[in-house]
Amino acid sequence: MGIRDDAVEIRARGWRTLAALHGLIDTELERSLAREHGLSVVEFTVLDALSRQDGWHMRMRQLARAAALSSSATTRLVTRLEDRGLLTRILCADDRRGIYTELTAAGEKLLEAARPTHDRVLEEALAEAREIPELAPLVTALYADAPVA
Amino acid sequence: MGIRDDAVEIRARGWRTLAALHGLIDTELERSLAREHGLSVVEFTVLDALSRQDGWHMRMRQLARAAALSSSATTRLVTRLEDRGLLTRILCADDRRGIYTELTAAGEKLLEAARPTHDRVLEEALAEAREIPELAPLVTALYADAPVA
DNA sequence: ACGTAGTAGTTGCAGACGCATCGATATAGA
DNA sequence: TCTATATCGATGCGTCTGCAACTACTACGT
Repeated sequence: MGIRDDAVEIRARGWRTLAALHGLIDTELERSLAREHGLSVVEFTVLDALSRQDGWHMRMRQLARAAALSSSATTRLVTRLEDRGLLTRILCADDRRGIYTELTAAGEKLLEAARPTHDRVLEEALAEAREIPELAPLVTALYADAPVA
Repeated sequence: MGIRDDAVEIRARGWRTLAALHGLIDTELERSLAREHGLSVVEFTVLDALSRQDGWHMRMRQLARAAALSSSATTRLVTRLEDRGLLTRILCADDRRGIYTELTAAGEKLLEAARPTHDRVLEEALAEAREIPELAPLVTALYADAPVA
């Protein structure tokens, strides 16, 4: 025991806090987005990531990174969203292995409809987390990390 | 747009950062724990939560909260670990609906064997995250939240 | 005592995930 | 040029998950 073990314990505690906060937010978002818009959190995340590229497209692998998903899961996720007409696959000419994905008008529309739900639930979840002593400091840190407007 | 929208955007950005960091750590832990000890992250989390109760037991619902899992997933998770002889179910007398779970000797042994892997990978993942500009501040905040020794 | 909620845990079911593998394309070296 | 290696995305397979429905039990109001 000593300084070395303290560091290990601090990391473990931090990770537990992070996981707990993530789980809380993720669960509530999952329920609300599913109920109100038929979207899962990863699906929303992908649509949101695409929209933030603003007119540009993303490759499957970038999408996988953005959503912290395996490439196989990404394939199927994109297929699901494509089947629903929310995005399109575009073969790219310069690298014929690559596949770009792009939001459709319907995709943008659904995303904009879901965003208020997302933002509201996120706010509620963070407020709820702030009431839990173990999570409160991390919530505060989350706000503080943003550039001061 | 204005102050109100800024708050929304700050929250969204914070959540994306949190999710990204969680995904990074979770993925690496998952791979290492599975490969070296045949444990998933939630399984490790449950064993760890039980051990930190130190001789005491936890009810299914507490376990579900600790692991951010649904009660059905918890049932099956406990069944898996019980089948492997890592913990035991104990019917409790005062509330006959309740079921306590308790680590077995084998469970404690596996947990102690897995802990070094867990701690090492966690340290590596955090170090890796620190190299990513978007994640670095949150990593720092994670350490700062701990009580100063 | 009794019926009504409310809570704890389990199970059927359908959906989503990761790993390993594979075909197709790109890149580098002899 | 031709082969070796690496990368990109898709697919088979087994596993895990949440929701909804169910049983068993407790607690409350009359």
